[in-house]
Amino acid sequence: MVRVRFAPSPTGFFHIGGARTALFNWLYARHMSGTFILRIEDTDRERHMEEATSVILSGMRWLGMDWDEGPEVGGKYGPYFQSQRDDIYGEYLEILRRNDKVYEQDGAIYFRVSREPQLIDDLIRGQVYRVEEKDFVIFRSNGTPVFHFVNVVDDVAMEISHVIRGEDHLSNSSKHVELFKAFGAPVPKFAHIPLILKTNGSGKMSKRDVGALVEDYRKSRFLPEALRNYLCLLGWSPKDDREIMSIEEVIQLFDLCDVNRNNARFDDKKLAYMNAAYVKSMPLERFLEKGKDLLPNFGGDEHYADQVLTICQEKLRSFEELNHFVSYFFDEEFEYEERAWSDLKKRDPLLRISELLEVIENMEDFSEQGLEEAVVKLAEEHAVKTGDYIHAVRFALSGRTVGPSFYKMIVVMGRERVARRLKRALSGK
RNA sequence: GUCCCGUUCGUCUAGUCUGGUCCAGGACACAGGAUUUUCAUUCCUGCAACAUGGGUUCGAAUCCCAUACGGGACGCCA
Repeated sequence: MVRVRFAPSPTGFFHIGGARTALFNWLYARHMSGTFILRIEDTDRERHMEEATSVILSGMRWLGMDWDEGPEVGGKYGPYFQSQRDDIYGEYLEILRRNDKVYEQDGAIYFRVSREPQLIDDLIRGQVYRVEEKDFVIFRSNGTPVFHFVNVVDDVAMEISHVIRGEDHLSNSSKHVELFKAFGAPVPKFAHIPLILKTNGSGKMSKRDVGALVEDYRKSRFLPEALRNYLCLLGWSPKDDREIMSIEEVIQLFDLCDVNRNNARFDDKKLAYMNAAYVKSMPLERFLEKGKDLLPNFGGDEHYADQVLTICQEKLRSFEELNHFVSYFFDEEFEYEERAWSDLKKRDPLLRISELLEVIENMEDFSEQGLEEAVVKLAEEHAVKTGDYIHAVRFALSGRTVGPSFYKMIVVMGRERVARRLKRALSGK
């Protein structure tokens, strides 16, 4: 029976590297129909913060990772906060005392290491041997247990079968194997996954790096499934050319032996590309729902907002830019981009606007197709390009040169609003 | 410094275990082009890598060794 755990320390942040570690644990548990446990390693009480845990819990949920045992869901191996497991740590310390594996020095309790090579049986790296040279502290002089001790005790007590964690822990594993043996407990399989390196510069990604926190992506309106998909592919691949994958597909294919051994550099451009792919392909209904959540002033006209969003989905790369992308649909006081105007004004824009305005006001077939035909006809009559009408009129209607399909935009805005804006442009600019 | 892990296009990776099908495939990025409504989208094309040196072999990206480089760990942090 596979039992894996993600064991973060509540620091107030949810690091992208931690999220990937959690994800690989979760994927492996789901792939093997095992149990995924969330355990909060809050032994360092000086740094512990109340809300710090909820940052992790909500980040996990946002990314779509559920846990079978842990905070808020419970489980028969609890409690799942290390700060509440003192009795258990005391019992395990007694085991070591009885077997004469520990001694006291300067008020701290040290564990005696064997100085024999320890086998770290790693599903990703193979069989790694390492000698632990020095005895190490397992209880501080203030009486609190340290990471190495509680981590192993809980893995034993919670019957963890596979320890999946970052490669930065590989050197710690010789300490941990010594402890497992000292408790007379079976040593779990290990899987040390590669680290995520900074986008620029050297070293692993740290909390201070731009884009290092899951919260950052959430605030920037990334789609969680896009970030999750990208993270899956950092150190793992389905071995064919698939990249955009449903989580069900990934669960089905994921295995620890297919995880890479070398570290990966985080590439925000590829993440942005994936996010755009998810935005464009998400079901319209969900797109509309999410879009309206992010539009502060669509004025209560839900039908109009739906239509605006519908024609914008194919052009949008991220929800972060949504408001800027569509604001002029709802706001009559939109700004004109001066730079765009200077390019336009050489091509008689006011003349084009007035010509198309006249047609729009009088046309019978006010539809995409009708408009397109009208513009083509006008362009032929005046021996200019259709683009001359489109550029000038789009600018008059939106103040921009970028936007959704021109004809769709006019239909959605409606004849009345379009005429009003065009007249205003003719009298103003 | 000591110990551990790693090294395929700028980046993420496939191929390495089971050597020949790889003058190395895909994606992002970048550059050009086509469609379109300028931008964007979409499509096409291009650019670009087996760290180096030895060895084993008829044959090595794939196996072995060394070197170099990168990463990590060496806390009464986790």
